[in-house]
Amino acid sequence: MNAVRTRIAPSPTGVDLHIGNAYTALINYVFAKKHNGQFIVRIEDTDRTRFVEGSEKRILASLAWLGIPYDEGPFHQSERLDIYKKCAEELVEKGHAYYCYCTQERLAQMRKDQEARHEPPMYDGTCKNLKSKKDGPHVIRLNVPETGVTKFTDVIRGEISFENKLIDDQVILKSDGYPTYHLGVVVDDHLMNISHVIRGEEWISSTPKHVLLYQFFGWELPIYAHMPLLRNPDKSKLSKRKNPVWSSFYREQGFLPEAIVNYLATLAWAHPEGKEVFTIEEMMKVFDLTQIQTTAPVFDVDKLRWMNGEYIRKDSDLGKKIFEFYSHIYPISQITPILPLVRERMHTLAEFATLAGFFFERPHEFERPKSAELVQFVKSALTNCDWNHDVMEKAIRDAAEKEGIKARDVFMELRVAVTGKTVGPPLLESLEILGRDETHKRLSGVAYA
RNA sequence: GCCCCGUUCGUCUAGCGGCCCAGGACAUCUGGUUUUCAGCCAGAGAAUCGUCGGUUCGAAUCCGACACGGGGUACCA
Repeated sequence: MNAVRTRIAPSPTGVDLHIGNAYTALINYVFAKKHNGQFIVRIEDTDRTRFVEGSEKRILASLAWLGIPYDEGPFHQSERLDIYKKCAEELVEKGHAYYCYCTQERLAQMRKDQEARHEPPMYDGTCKNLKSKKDGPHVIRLNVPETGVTKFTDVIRGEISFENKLIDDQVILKSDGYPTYHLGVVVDDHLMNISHVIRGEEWISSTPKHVLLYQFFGWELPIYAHMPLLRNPDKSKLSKRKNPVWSSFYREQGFLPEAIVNYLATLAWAHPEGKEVFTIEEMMKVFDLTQIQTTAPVFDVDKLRWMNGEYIRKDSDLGKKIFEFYSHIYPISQITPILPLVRERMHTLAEFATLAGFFFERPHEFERPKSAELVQFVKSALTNCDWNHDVMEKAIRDAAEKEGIKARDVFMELRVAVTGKTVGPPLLESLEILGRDETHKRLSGVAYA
């Protein structure tokens, strides 16, 4: 196999790296690295109307956060306009493209009429046979042959073919001088020596246009692999209206990048040994592009949460991550002793606050009404005992037995009085960390200072 | 409408002609451990392999039709 070079080509039109793009980035990266190749990032910023300031910066930051580094880039299509123009013009000279002066209003009307007549919306060819160039705004359209078939082989789907007569004379260079995706992607993939185009399924329909472009230029076709699209639980294409789609959202929710990457890896692909939890390096060893499933998977946040819990439980640097996640509001020295009590209860970093918040702040409200008698009872049971959880437990159990009270009820009373909640980390171990003074203050109902 | 892609438990998947009256994971439920919740352990339910027809001694696996789902159909990517 020739040198493997893959790429992702995000457009800076959203708030951040779309999770679907993270998915294709992962596959492109892993595939390239498995074959000792390069992974490239190219920013396709050719749509000036949808351009979002700061989007690129966040996309790159998310890639870095996910642990998907690139070897070259980021390249920008907006800086390569002269190249596309030259290429488009070359096609015009060869007769494989033509100038079109139709206004957008006319085209819109044309499509409307076609729709009314139940015809497929396609360019009607008005400018196709214009003899001479005119002044004024124009675009360049691809001159698609009227007969024949254009086909290509997709590594994960096999041969796919389209009838030329159904392929539209796509605009390849816009009137503002920017290329459309179709021209840009073909020119750049060729110039950047991309060997494998691994992208989302939504591109299958436009691939014949790309294939035609390669043929017209006389360039060698890359190998195509169209990944299944990630879907919402209702099976539609993963979208921000129905699901959180930005990488930053998952970061803010306290998901670990390793868990996200691991989870994404299990979509449409399965570890040959049936493993569910594995690192990106392990994946590289056994990854096989041709084993990608063709069915579009549903993005299941529940399974992601489980995966995240797996990573949290074995994370040797969890305290630091919590410290950073909460922007240093909890001192690392106080986080560390709490860790063993909360680690296996957390699915996301964000759950640290709900589980351990009481260590840092006295409860303002209580999940169930307190019993003054029981609080008094447990308070005195703990008054003179060593501040060690085993000793405390024995003291409480002994006292409860003596009074004929159920220890269980006493523990719950104590828990609510000190933490405000009915569920949480192991009680007495927590109190040991909280300290005798603070515990007694809370049992005495000392107001928040 | 037209074109293209797809269809195995609720979800992610294993399976690539006999090992499958379909295996694993998440989720769900039950029991155990237990001061709560998790975690861990044990177990359960959950897929007539979209439907119908064909090929074959034999089909989830190959072929066809249909149904359903998705994507595309822009001077958006």
